[in-house]
Amino acid sequence: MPPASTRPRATRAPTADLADRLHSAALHLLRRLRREDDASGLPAPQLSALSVIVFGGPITLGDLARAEQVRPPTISKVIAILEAQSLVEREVDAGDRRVTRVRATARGTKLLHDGRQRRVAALVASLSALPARDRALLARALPVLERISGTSRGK
Amino acid sequence: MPPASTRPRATRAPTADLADRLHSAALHLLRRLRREDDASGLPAPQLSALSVIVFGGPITLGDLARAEQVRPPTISKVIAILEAQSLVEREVDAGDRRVTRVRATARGTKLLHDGRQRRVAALVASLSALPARDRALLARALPVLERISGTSRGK
DNA sequence: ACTTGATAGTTACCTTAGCTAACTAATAAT
DNA sequence: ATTATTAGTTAGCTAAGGTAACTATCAAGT
Repeated sequence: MPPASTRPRATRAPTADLADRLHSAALHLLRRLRREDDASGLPAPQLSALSVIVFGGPITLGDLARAEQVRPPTISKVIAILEAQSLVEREVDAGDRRVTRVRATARGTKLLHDGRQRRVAALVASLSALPARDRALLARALPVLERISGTSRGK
Repeated sequence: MPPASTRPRATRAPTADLADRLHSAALHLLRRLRREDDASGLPAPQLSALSVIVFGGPITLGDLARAEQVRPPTISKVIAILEAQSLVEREVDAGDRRVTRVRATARGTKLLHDGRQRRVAALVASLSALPARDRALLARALPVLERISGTSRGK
């Protein structure tokens, strides 16, 4: 009894097949790497928000809510918790005092960076087990992957 | 002050660089595709559990908890909600009556499949915008990606 | 100078998601 | 039989999500 994902791929449009498998691979990859996050001591939503703050510089709460695909009250609470742990700090805009920006503290930056390193280290281990030729192939395909994933590196 | 992800890549080990960027690309890709899930009407944790059930066949609650990287009581509640919506159903093991297996109903399967199609459709749109040569490159690298992501297709 | 309206966040309140600890029920071991 | 182990659930907590309603600030109009 074959699982759904093993059904005739050849009968589908090649691009649909590529999309489906790429999606699946990304899901499985992150699911595996996520295990490393336990060591951070932070729940996933806090870690995710902190990540956007660290890499996205000072950011308004509204923009952060949009980035996290979450409603404003949700972000308010997450930020309150991060702030209470001195991982981020708020800063009221001088020109428009309605807007609040949030930035990572040194502690927050370090915590996130360490966690990211753990994830990356786990991935490095997997990559190291590959034949060099496969790594080279991945490296060549990476820029394409970055383009479709919207990994804005130049903005 | 450059963002962390823009720091000198060339000075790092190539594999570490590859891992970091691959991780980042996967994160951004899924973050984008996740927006399509709103249409399903189910929260992310329920959708994720349902996905494992649909593709992983009848599965015990314990195995499901492990797959979702969550504690047993959490799964109990998620399943209770899915069951109340007739998206999954339980089945007590005949030989060992302690174990409960859960399988997707037709409704659950359809709901998940439709949602997955929305995600894949969004990805197809991105892929279609690429030059054919880039798609071909991705397709060639895909098996490698599937290997490191642990996308078990043969088990 | 006041309304009026729009915008950024927060508060209140509810449900769901996650945890640990303690429990029930069934099986396995001695 | 008794004891220990295993699968799930229940109880009770905190965090994460939502909507609705609120405060505070700013932007226009008159």
